Amino acid sequence: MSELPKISEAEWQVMKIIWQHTPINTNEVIEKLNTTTTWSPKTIQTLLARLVKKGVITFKKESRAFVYYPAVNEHEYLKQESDSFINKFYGGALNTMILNFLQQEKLSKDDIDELKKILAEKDIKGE
Amino acid sequence: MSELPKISEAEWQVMKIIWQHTPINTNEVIEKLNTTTTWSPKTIQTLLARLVKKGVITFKKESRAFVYYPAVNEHEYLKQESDSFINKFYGGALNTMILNFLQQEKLSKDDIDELKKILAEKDIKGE
DNA sequence: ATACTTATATTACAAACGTAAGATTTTGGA
DNA sequence: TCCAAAATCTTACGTTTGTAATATAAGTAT
Repeated sequence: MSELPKISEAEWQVMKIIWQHTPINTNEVIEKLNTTTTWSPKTIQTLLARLVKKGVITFKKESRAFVYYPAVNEHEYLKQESDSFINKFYGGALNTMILNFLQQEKLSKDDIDELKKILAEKDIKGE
Repeated sequence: MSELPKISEAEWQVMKIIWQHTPINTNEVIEKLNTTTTWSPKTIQTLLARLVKKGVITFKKESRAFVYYPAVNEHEYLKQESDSFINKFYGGALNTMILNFLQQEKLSKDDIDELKKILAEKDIKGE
């Protein structure tokens, strides 16, 4: 339950790939990221190295190449980040955030309908 | 409608004070932040200067002292930060986030009820 | 065995950030 | 008017981040 190391914006992109596709080697990570970023392979290798150093991924040598594994849990990370985000920007209240979204016209009719459905279902299960 | 400059973690703390208490002078900012941080007055002055440089606050000389005003809208900023947060962690979908929160039992019955009310009201106004 | 290819390791470098200290300019009071 | 206090302005310095380039080591094909 100790503190999870901070993962930067760019590093997070890499983490997502690793969580999704582990075990995955350097070239595969590079390949996946090529569809969503314009980063050079060198940059991606740097990011991988930094994630290893931060202790959030590990690797095994597969002959010459490295194969990576996450060392931290994605959901745990999401929870921590979400909590700290909502705290920082909305004083800890998710509802305040949603209100702001509604006021800023960030939600479509469909979004709202879906949200209602989600909440309604929760209600049933919540009983 | 152009891009709002990035406000760092520490700077955001200062912005919150300014939004809440504008017009407010340096010493008052320092005083308020003393209750929530351990930053030295010098640090806070640096942060204020950076915010001015970024163009997110302005100031007027009130005799010897500076009095600050926000130059950007808080709600707009919240929206930008929220967008980038949701993008980074939830693939851009607020509903995914809320689902996650529900699954993590992060929302109380009251929260949910309030949310429903918020959504229902929006519906009416949305017409 | 040796050169070529390809992976990893080392080094780089500027901008942003956290966190101030020191220098300088005002100004209110003696 | 001159000084001490207070405010702003200038400078600092280590870390993190984005974004790689260069150097080295290790398989691979000949």
